[in-house]
Amino acid sequence: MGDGKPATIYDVAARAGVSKSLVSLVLQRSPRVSDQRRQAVLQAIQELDYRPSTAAVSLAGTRSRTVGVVLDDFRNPWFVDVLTGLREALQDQGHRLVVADRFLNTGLDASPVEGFLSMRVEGIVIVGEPDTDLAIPASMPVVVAGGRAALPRADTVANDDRAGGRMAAEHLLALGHTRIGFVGATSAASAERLTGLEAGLAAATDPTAVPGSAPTPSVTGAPSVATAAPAAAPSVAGTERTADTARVAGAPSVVSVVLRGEPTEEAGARALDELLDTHPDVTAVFAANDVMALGAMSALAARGLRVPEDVSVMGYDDTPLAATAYVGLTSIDDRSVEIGRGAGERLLARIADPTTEAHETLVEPRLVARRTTAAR
Amino acid sequence: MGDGKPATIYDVAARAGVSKSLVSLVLQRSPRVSDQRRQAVLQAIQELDYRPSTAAVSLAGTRSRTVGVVLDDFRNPWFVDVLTGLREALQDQGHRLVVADRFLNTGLDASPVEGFLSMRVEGIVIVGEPDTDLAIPASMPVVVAGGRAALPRADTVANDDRAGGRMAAEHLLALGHTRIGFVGATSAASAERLTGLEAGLAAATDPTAVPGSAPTPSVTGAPSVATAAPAAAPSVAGTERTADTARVAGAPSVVSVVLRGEPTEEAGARALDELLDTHPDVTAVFAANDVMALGAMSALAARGLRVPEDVSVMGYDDTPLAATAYVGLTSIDDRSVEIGRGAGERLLARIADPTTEAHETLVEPRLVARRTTAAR
DNA sequence: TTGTAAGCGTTATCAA
DNA sequence: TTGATAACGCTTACAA
Repeated sequence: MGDGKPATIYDVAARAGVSKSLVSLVLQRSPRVSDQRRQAVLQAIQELDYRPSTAAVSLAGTRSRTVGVVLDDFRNPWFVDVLTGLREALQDQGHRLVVADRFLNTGLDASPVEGFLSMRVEGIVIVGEPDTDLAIPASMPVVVAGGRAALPRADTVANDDRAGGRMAAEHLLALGHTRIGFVGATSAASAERLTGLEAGLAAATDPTAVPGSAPTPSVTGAPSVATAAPAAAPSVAGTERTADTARVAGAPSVVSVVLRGEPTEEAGARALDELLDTHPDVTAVFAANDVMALGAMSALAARGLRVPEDVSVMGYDDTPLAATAYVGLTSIDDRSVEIGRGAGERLLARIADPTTEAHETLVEPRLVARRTTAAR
Repeated sequence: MGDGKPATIYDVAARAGVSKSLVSLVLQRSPRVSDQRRQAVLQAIQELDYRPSTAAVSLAGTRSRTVGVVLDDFRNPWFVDVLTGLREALQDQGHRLVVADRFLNTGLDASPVEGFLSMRVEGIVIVGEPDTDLAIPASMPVVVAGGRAALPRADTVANDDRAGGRMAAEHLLALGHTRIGFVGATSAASAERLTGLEAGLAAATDPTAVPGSAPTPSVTGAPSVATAAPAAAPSVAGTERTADTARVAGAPSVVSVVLRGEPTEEAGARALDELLDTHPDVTAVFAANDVMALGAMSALAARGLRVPEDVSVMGYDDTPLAATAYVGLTSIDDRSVEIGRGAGERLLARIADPTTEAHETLVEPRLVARRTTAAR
């Protein structure tokens, strides 16, 4: 097919011997077009390799049929799955997805959101923790997928971190572990996961203490502080540790080391060292995420401790890293595809009726047992 | 800021007390505007939270100032770096980047390229191996970044896999290894890397055999078959092995196991087993990529062999996986940022002058030594 | 330096 | 069931 300037609707109309309006109707699959004309138009389209200009369509039309997806970082392993879910919910409804990370078009736009507003998207999905200064107009439908810090008038669909923490507790208890370490950082997710872990242990000790494993209905943004049995005297001075739950003799107990800062591999290693320095009898470690778990495993190896023979380790997020046979990390799958699908459906609802109240949805995670956890 | 319908250029013009053309001039940073008017316009823009509609801009304007980036898979770890390079080259020149993977808008468009054509992008970057049936009009500027299978009239910017293979050879030789195994799959990249490895060893044996380490100027798409000293009789029957270079007693030698299929972790493990079953005296393994290297490491661990004490292992691509402290894999960095930047610059040149001849650029890789390789 | 007016390629509203 | 014709929001000659 040769190719100078792209064909326009005029070219198609001329070739098919009809008016532009008729071509437009065919394009929109209107049933009020005679089969004869339709065929002629379709053929002309084919022959001219015609493609409607999205610019013209969204300028002239009433809707852009486009939604913008803001990723915090393309490096985030789970965004791919969220995207898959979003596609399932949105694409099939005829919406075009446009993806940008925080830096994609800086220089042209102040933020990805700026760019989306210029495109007149019909809605925006924020994947991950939203920047606080995103400046989205009140009238723009927004949903946060996978983040906890809810934006003012936005729906939220996120993993139930607390439930995940409980699952970790149940898994480790079932394997016979009673002295469990937690290794985390200062994020809401980390805090929730720890809370869940503690709740799970408490439930095992005193079945009446915690209702059950139903998803926690309310999720507050405030990081929850570890609450537990009589606190042991802080034994390590000058560290960044912020929480340390002591154990009651005999009962299952959790010792937590929560470092200030990002949940990196290096932080995981440091936290583990601190954990074992103060509590050498820990037999299982639950890390706030897979990357920290990896750090913990490095630190264990450095100490000559084997995983899982000497110490069991588990992470959170079920990243590709964890899934490799080489690492084989037991982890909690946060069901990112589900989160994406849920977010897409919520956005659709909000586009249809922007006045619907903000809604928070928690997606139940799932434990994936691999090689790094074993019976005690 | 309240917000009904987004403000238009008319609103701005009215509020500033000028004509729309004047506003347009200000938007385009024309110097032929009085400071007084400019201020008035700028202020009106501010107050109305005005944002030009990209649809209208690209409809009315002569150029869309947009380039489309086709990713083969969002999961590919190096695309992020390629994107960074592309940004550096394109964004700063005022081009908007639109990213899609192979499936992003299927259902609406037949392929991501379709979507880009509808948007009237000025150029397209294919990251990774291009689908053969992409159907891009001849007049559309295209460059392939990181892929080898050159499209008809497209520039290509890719890693110099052969040079990377040579670097691996030099690294392992320097560490005292002389019996080297290669673990690969059926891809052009894998073949080139093996060829480089062999060339590197040959150069060490007979310095006159290979010119040096300058980037190979010509890259053919055809997978090169291992060529070397007198071939040993294939010792393993019924396997998928396709190449097996024998060694000359005394001289450095390479034994290669190339499995048919994808270069997965599992393939890496299988290939390593086959390698050691037939050649137990290998002391170093070079894998076609990091994922296969990981598989090889798993298989080594299963055999009770330590890395790097018993066997050194290295990969290719320098993925985040390799960079974790836990894995610490020696790898070849393919300099994806450079590749992206180069691709962006080429695309710019081709947009400026579409008649320029197709050009192939090879980017010199870089070795990153970590824990998995050690002196013999 | 500023304004007027004619497109750009569609959709949408009316008539026919 | 079809066809004119007026938007849509902007750029771009061309005039003033």
